[in-house]
Amino acid sequence: MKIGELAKRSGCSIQTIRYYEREGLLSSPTRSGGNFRLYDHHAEERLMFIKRCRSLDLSLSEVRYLLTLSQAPGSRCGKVNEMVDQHIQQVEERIDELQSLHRQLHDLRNNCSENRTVEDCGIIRSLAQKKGLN
Amino acid sequence: MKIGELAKRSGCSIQTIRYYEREGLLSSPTRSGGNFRLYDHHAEERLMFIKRCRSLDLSLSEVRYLLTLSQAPGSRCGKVNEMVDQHIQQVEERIDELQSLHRQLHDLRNNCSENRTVEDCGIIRSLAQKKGLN
DNA sequence: CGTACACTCTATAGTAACTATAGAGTCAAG
DNA sequence: CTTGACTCTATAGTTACTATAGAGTGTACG
Repeated sequence: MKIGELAKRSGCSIQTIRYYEREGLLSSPTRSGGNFRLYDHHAEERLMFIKRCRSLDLSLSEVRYLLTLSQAPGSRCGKVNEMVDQHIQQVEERIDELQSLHRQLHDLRNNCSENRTVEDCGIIRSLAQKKGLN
Repeated sequence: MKIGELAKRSGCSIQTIRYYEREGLLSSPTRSGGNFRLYDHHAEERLMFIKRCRSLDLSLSEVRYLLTLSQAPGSRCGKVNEMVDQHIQQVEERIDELQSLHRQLHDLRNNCSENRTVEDCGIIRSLAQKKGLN
């Protein structure tokens, strides 16, 4: 199949597929007489692997690593577990950060409930003050 | 004061300060005979305003907008409230996304607890499967 | 006076993971 | 033989910085 069909089937954009190829995540496919990329089922599976990893927010270099590992028969998967554990921790940290941010934004929002002039707006005032919130 | 001192006092890097100037968030300061930037207290306050906004994850264009508004005397602050409300909603959505991601990563991690070979690793298998988790 | 050193200047490139565009070529149907 | 849908490469843009090169400034010390 040509790149357009692969894009439709996978839900990735054509540019993204070409980008993954440039980045070495997908190998260069065979080409038609007119220099069009031709993909097989195997390429589609690999692309879907990448897509699932991306939907879990793994970085492309993490994905590259997983692809390499999964194609080295007999290698141990301890590193895979480590990577996932580390990733889980990062997500937890980010959630904590965002929750703190959420509280701060709420506090900020409580400083102005009406449509005042900016001179009187508690939000602008808080942002302008040396020791606003916290 | 020169840019180095402003950087130290504000906690922003020198490059960041120059970047904010290029982006029009800070106005061009006066220059010394040797072409060094010279800042006053006013510039420092403006920089701190930007910094506080950034710590709340407001984008630079949102900050630019707030700065413009806060310097237009008599203008109404309804837009400020709107912006903050919208921002709060975005943060809430991102938290939800991350929590769902967190559950998925935990499920994934449960597929492999040992140091197996990658052929047997449940994590790799899940990622390779058409309908792995969800 | 010279020089070493800390500081500053501009311009440019790199980061992550794409997205968008221009300008050209391919291919099938009418 | 031309129209239209598709594809190709190469390049620039996105966000908010960060890092670098190569040059100039300013001051303290010998």
